[in-house]
Amino acid sequence: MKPVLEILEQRISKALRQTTGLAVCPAIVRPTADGRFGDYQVNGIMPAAKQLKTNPRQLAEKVVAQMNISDICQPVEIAGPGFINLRLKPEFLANALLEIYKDKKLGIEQTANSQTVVVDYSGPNIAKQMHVGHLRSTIIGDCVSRMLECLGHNVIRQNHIGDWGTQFGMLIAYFNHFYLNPSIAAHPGQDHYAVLNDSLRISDLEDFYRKAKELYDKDPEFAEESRRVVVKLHSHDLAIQSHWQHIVDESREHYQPIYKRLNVTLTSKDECGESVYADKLPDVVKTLKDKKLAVESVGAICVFPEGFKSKEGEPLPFIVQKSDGAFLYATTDLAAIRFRLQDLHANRVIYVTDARQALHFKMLFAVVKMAGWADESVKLEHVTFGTMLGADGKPFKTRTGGTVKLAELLDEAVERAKAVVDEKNPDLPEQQRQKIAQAVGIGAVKYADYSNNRDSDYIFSFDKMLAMDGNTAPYMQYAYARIRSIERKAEQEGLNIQKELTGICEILLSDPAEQALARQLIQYSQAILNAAADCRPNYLTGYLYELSQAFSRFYNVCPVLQSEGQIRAARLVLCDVTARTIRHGMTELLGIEVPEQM
RNA sequence: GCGCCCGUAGCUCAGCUGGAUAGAGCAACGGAUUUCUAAUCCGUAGGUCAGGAGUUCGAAUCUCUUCGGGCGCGCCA
Repeated sequence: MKPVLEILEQRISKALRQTTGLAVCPAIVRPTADGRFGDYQVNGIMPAAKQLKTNPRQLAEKVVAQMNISDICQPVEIAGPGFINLRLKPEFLANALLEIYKDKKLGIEQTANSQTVVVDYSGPNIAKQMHVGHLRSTIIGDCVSRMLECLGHNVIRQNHIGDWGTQFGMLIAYFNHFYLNPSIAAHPGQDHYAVLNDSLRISDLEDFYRKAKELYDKDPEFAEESRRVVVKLHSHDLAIQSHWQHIVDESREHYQPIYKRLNVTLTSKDECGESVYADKLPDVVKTLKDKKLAVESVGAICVFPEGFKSKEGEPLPFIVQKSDGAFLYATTDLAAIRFRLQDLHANRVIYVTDARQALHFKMLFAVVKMAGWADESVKLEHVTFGTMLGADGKPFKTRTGGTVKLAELLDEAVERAKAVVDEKNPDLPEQQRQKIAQAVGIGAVKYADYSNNRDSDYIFSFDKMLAMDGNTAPYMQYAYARIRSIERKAEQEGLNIQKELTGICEILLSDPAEQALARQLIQYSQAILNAAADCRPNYLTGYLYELSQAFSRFYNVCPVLQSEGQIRAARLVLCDVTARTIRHGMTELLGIEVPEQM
């Protein structure tokens, strides 16, 4: 089902072109900011009139005479300097609502040109626990993936895990030095790797990591040993590699449950980390050299894309091989993007990482274009986001200044939600309260992130995100629970909603609150399109909030079960479509559960 | 020094290729409950959209500039 906005845009644009003879003059139809101006307004008359040096109101009249929207809108009104105000016909609104009611996909239109879209997100570091810094990439990327998929694109998720850096040299060297070697010395002949691997947990790893880093920084001998281990790992030394594999597996055991808690769709199948590209790096550099793009500079191999300057105003290098011969993240990113373009045949590649890496990606994309790996039609995008801040406006840290572990953050959110559920709904069984707390707590954290414009930094506050008022997960969940409650009550009273609505072919929307709710409901498809186009989940949360508000207003003035006949049928349809829309938006697109009761 | 992002109500934030009198929530004040979950709804008050200049029928939005905050800029990722 085509969004109304799109139909209006097309038809009015056509009339505008016919009237003016201009090849390009969009109607620019937008929802009105103010209800007094109707449901939609046409903004495109004035720019067109400007171009033709004619009076906008007169042009508007001609366009109105030319356009054919009488099946959708009431007689239009020309207002202000040259706006055309559009009001949907009640019959049209009712029919559109009915159509959505009958559509399993709630009127969401499948895209006509489906693309293969690679979305690179989350990318946790192996051997470290996930912390709050990983939250935004993980959930924003997940929402973007879900939205694009929902619109009919072929989404390939890529979890570019950090599993190949120098940190493994340190980690394994440290481990050998302090654990393995003493163990061998004390008990020769045992399978020490197996014993140690079994006892190695992520929390240990992290501790080792910190200590190893310290040692690495102050002990040149240990640093040298670490580098030797990295070389061994990279040359596929079996013992070292099995150790590495264990660390990777152990880390996965840590972050997969977090994905599950967060209701993030990433699975181990989506993992395609640094190590996967390790063997391709020499060829990447060679290819760039062969194309005369990569050249030596101060001992390193660099590409100099146009338009990038260093502090000194000189051309800024994109270093693909260090002077010691080692490859670095730029090389890996090149190998990865080449794979995505040439082997995965991506039409669009989206990187969801924080804004600090903007320059890196600009240069990366520039090099890709120089190398000719992507044709003009391919879109390479860096979807950036700001930092999570604490109440003091500084980067979010624990009281002692450490990084906040994601698992602990989620624990606290659930704990706080549980306290509220216990207070508000003590009669529900403990197990159910626990489940609700889970949905509310985790949902609140995710929703708070989604509802902010991703460009800006935002202040993390449990109190704000768990509030029942305002643009929060609990508000949305509450609206949903109320609808389900109506349906439960109906069933208790022996009313079979399914039966009541079977074969319904006409809806009567008489109350303004009903109409307002219906108007909101038929715009769902458009809201997803807008959010997906710019990779901005906050457009979607904004829509869902307006929807829930429209529902709450309706709920307050339009009793459902006390009403009768056609009115009750219409209200039941409104409830049904609202519930399904909220559930779809929250569950399918944002990955936030909506409890049946709360 | 150069580049990117940000600056909107007391606080936290929206504002969709430029559109009409800039919107929410919190906090403050006043109302609504014999009714399907009041975790709700309605109303009042609150603004030099950081400052200035420009583009134009029209600017929070585009351009330039100043100020303030954050981040980045050759072998880390």
